[in-house]
Amino acid sequence: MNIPRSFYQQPTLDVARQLLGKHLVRKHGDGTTIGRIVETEAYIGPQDLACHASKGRTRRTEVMFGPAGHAYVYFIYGFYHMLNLVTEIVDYPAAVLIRAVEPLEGIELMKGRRRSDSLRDLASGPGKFCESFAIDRSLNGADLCGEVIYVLDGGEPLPKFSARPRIGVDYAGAWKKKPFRFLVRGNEFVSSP
DNA sequence: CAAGAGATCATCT
DNA sequence: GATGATCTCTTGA
Repeated sequence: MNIPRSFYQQPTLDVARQLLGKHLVRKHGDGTTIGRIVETEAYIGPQDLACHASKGRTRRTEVMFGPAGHAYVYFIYGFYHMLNLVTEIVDYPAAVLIRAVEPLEGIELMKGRRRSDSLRDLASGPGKFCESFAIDRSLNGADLCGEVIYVLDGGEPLPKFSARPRIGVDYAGAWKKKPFRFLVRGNEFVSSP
């Protein structure tokens, strides 16, 4: 049920695609929240200029250089957290950003945290998703093969999806056009079509 | 609706 | 001292 570490050790683009449709579980003292992953982005390694680790190994990117199947969480723009799932082998820095989920369980909890009643506004973007799921830097480095945050494989078929350029990476030169953003086709909970 | 500005802070030079 | 894997609100048509 809980996805094994070997899943995350695969090539990052494969992981990003195969995560679509799977369920992400976050357990917290206030309760459990679960969402169906509908949008991801791949940051595929040191040569990828959109990947934080392309600028070298630093305190912030350290987790991406570690073993697959751990959470890389960082704080951005003074407001928002982003959740990534570390992929590939040790010393190869790559990860998948979770950009949007479809709320499944713990919806009242999400509404309270987001201070919003709109189902579609709860997790349709990486910052919103982290707020709904109470994800912050205390989860940086957390093991995804643990009890606190993990992905379930319920054996669902891979949904039909589209590939698009990644969002917010204008600085990445030739890499900004690469279609490394994946989203479930026709799903209303993605961040943008 | 589309476009723009502003909010605000950890991280790295 | 600059900047960013964002979001929300405001403006104007």
